[in-house]
Amino acid sequence: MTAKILVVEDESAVREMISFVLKQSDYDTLEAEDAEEARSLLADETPDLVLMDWMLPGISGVEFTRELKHDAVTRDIPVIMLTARGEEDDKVRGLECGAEDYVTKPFSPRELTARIKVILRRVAPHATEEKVEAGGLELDPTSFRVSVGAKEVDLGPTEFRLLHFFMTHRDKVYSRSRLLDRVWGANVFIEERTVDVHIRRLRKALEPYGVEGLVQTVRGAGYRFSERQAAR
Amino acid sequence: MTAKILVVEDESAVREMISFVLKQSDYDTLEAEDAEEARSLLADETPDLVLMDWMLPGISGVEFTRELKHDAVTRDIPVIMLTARGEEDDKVRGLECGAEDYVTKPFSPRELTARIKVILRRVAPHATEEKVEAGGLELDPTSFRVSVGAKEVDLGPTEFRLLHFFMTHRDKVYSRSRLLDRVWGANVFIEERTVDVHIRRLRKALEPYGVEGLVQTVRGAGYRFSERQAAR
DNA sequence: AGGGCTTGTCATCAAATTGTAATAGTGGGT
DNA sequence: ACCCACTATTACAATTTGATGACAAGCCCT
Repeated sequence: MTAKILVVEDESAVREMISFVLKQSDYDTLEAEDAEEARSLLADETPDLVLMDWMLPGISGVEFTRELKHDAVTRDIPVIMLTARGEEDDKVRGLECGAEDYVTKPFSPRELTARIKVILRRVAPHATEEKVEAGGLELDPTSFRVSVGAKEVDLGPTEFRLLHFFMTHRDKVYSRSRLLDRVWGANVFIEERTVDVHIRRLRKALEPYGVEGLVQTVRGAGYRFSERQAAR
Repeated sequence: MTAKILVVEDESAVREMISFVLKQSDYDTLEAEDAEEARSLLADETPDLVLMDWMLPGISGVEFTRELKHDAVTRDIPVIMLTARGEEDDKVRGLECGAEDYVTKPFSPRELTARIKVILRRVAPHATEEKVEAGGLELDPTSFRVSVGAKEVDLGPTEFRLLHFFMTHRDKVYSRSRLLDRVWGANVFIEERTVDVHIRRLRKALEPYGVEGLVQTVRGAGYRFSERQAAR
């Protein structure tokens, strides 16, 4: 279970865009197009954070935030305000109403997730994620453990993330550059060849457990995780 | 083969957002903040599609698109214009300058990728991620696998690309020079005879699987991929 | 500060791939 | 049957690409 984020934004295109970014960054999302819809969602669900558009039809984002901050049930949910550029003077008012941060539209995915991360780390202790199983391997993101049957596999952090990514994206070839993006994080300045080394480390770590051939090389293209043995 | 998309947009936040969405949707991206940067990228790379902001500093997106459409090298690269809302009247002008489509900002990831998919399928079917099937062969660009029934075929990178191209462009004869352009990439200086060799390698690789006669020679014209047996 | 890990980078080795040239083979027209 | 243009096939050397082991810098914990 990852952190759940409620997106309150009236423009559907923008809402979907935000939701998309959050989902790719492993957050669960809830969407509402106005305060009313948001209220009804909040009746059954408790998000870990709210992204609130400044301008909303009916009750404005500011007022709604104030409302949330008055209710004992929702008071502790952090709110990030989304403001359009030019409304920046209003940021003071935004924070006054109780929001923990604000982000100016348009924003880059990096910016958005960075803010969210900071706030979540401060407020919500990290949530759990689903176990994955493939090719005799079992990986538990919560406890950072990988096992083959009863035996536990010893992996470094990077190898763990790499394996996790592979196990959740099977049968598909990823180029080194894409792996760097997805496993190391976008905009990192790392040699592509470094990926080879971590692949090697991962393979080496798995070797003693008789689960070989899962991490496959596709010459000229990249690497692939698959239970099917590769031709060759 | 994943398609490569060039994003020309001056606002970095928007550019990153678009690029992020595209990458998550398994496209490769190139980014340029103005026409000049785009030009220099186009000097050594050939994207499969261009996303062009309407407003650009210096040369506008419209003018730049027109420029691309005048150059024989870039003429065939499809362009999608990004227009801000309210500039919609301009869409006619946008299409007039040679763009194949336009998308209004703000847009949802779904909308953007849908448009791209439609255009790519039309213009560059081999740049899509879709599985292809023909003549008993099955090729999956995603996992880089080719199989006949349950048996997997082992192909080198070039043979894979060649086969992929053929399977997505059936029943049509391509001259060696055209194949070089489409499969090896424009502006490569390679002997035409080299194509023969790769055709040979491809045929040889397929031979053991009883799927012969798919890659056909058309004397004096080039090669063709077809399920129908050649006359002879 | 020191020890144990982890991580990114390199240098080197092995293997696969690729372009070219040389040679053999084909088909079709005369 | 013969020739010519065009294609097939083979061999090969250069180049690319991936695997691997070693290493030093950075971290964290004590």
